Amino acid sequence: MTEKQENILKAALKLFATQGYASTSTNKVAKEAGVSEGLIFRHFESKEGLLAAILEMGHELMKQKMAEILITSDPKEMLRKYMELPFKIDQSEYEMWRLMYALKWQTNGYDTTIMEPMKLLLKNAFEKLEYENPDAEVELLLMFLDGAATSFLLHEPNNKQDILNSLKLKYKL
Amino acid sequence: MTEKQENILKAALKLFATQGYASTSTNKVAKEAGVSEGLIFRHFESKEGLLAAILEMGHELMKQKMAEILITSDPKEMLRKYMELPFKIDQSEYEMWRLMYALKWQTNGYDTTIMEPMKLLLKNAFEKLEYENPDAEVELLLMFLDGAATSFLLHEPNNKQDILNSLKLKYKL
Amino acid sequence: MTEKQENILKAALKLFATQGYASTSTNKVAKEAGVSEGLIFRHFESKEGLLAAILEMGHELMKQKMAEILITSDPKEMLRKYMELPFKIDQSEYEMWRLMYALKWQTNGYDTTIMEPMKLLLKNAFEKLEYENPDAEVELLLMFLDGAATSFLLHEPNNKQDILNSLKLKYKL
Amino acid sequence: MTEKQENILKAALKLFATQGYASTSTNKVAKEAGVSEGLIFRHFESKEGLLAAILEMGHELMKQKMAEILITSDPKEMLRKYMELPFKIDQSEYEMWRLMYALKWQTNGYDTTIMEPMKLLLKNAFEKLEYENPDAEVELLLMFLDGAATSFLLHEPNNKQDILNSLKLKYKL
DNA sequence: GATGAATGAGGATTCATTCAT
DNA sequence: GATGAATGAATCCTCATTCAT
Repeated sequence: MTEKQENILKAALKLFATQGYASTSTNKVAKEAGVSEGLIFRHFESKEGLLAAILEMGHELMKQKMAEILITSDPKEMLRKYMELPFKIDQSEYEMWRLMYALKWQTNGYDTTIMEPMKLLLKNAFEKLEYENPDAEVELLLMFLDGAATSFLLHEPNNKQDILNSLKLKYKL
Repeated sequence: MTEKQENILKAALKLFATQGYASTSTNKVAKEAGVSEGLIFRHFESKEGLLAAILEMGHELMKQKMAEILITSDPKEMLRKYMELPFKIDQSEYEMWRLMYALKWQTNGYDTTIMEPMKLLLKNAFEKLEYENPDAEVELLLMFLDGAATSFLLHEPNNKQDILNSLKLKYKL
Repeated sequence: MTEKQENILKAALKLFATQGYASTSTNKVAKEAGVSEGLIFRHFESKEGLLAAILEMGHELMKQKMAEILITSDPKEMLRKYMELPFKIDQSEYEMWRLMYALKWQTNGYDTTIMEPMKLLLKNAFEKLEYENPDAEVELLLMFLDGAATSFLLHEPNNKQDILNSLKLKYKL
Repeated sequence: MTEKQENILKAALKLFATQGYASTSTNKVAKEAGVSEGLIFRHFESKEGLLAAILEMGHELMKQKMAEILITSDPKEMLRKYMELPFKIDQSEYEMWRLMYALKWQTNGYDTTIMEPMKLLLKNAFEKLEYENPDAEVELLLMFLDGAATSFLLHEPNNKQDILNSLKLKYKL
């Protein structure tokens, strides 16, 4: 991966995340990256190819986050770690998450299979904790966290810690 | 409002909701509406004007939903009603909600002020129920409902009822 | 001629004169005239028809100016009167002259035949005054006056009177 | 400057000069130049930018004409040279002059500052020749030359030489 | 690897004009 | 006489993509 290639990816991530994929022209990306427009196509074949390359990185990021949770065996500890995820999105990952969440609303934007293994682990945790309806609990938790991520990516409230505490209370953590 | 004007609004709502605002050309809208492209601009001035007209309807819808909750005085009853909102999105409103949620991710997409009165009411309800941190509780609930709406608008799970029950349990409703 | 018809003519004259015929849409004319766009076509058939109606008025104006000179028999007096024409363009005629001069540059913009009788009279005057080459003198004088009109219509200098005097001197008037 | 770029400039000059700027579509220019329409915008940014590029060349032409007069010190010689300008407009410059004169009638069409140095020189010449009102004489001469240029650009009379002689006589040249 | 010229299809928008009322 | 809805062609301009260098 050459330097210019990285510049293109960074520029595209930034612009796709802030202005949207459809509204970002390859021309804009090239200018932001300080690169000729043709080079984008040499490296990534098409605008879609460029997006795919970025999403590839995004999926790596997701897998890495999950891996950190996977190693936990204690169910309470696992839930706790999982809940904390959206509350500590790092500045450096911000654009990537924003892009991935925005793309959910695009047709073909979101690959649901990537979350399946995580769902299984969570279900297992809820079962160990003897929740009545583990499947529903998994869905509910995912919704909470999607809502939290959405909120933080869009307006960044000032009482994150309080919110996290309120959430943990509901799960007696 | 002539019939063709309504056709344009319907067609635009459908296409904006499913394909995205930026990816939907006015040409597509005109064809879907069975109308000349020029007519869109005569009635709505610009593509943005067309979107604004649709969102105006969306805000009406939101206000109406809130009004239904506003009349409730019992705090538990209010929370219950509020929570149920995303669980009973009607087929006829589906596209409108999808559009509004998708637009949140667009710059200038979302007007936060519209939720402020609702927040005040919820805070009051949590205070009456003697929750420790009402502000955080409001944010948390809003987040959850955003997550729920997102989930239902994007994949429509089959165990909605179980999820709602699990949620109510957490608030002892 | 109804009032609305006059409004249309006035509005069109103003806009054609200031913004150019091609750059003025019938929509703009209708708005300026406070009239529906369709009415323009009912009365004048087409945008070109509207222009023709205005130019008709312009030709009347020209003929009237010429008639004032025609009645003069003394050649010096005639030249003097003729020279003074562009120096005393009235505010009320300003737009009309501007339009007619601007249209010269448009293809088919200018009807040269309208000046022919005037040319004959001027030639006759120069002959009586025993100028060596009356034909050339006519052309020269017309150029002077076209140049003067152009100048006054475009920037209105402050020393008009001096300029007129200098001009008269050259013809010993 | 590539060959296609020059083709665009030539085509645009021709069409703008003959049909007018507003009435010439970029589509027509592209076809006349044998070029894709998009290329116009890649090279000149906008239709206005294309016009500006052409006018830039026009201003060069004007400056060059003036420079030829500037080197003359004898006042009579200078006036003579200046007067002859419109009488010897070269075929190759014809379109450019036509365009520049036509644009005077457009808003923002004409930059008057470009003539200021020339005016100063002419005033100086008239002063040396002890004309009574040099300022007025300058204006008068400019007007005449504008009128002459207009005439030659629009109908090209056949007795140019006679006209020039008549003019010189009036200035005792 | 990298550029910049070049393209053709499609973008939103404006235009003169028609027609039912 | 007068309106305003409606149209389809044309407007300027942008787009993703290709290609010679």
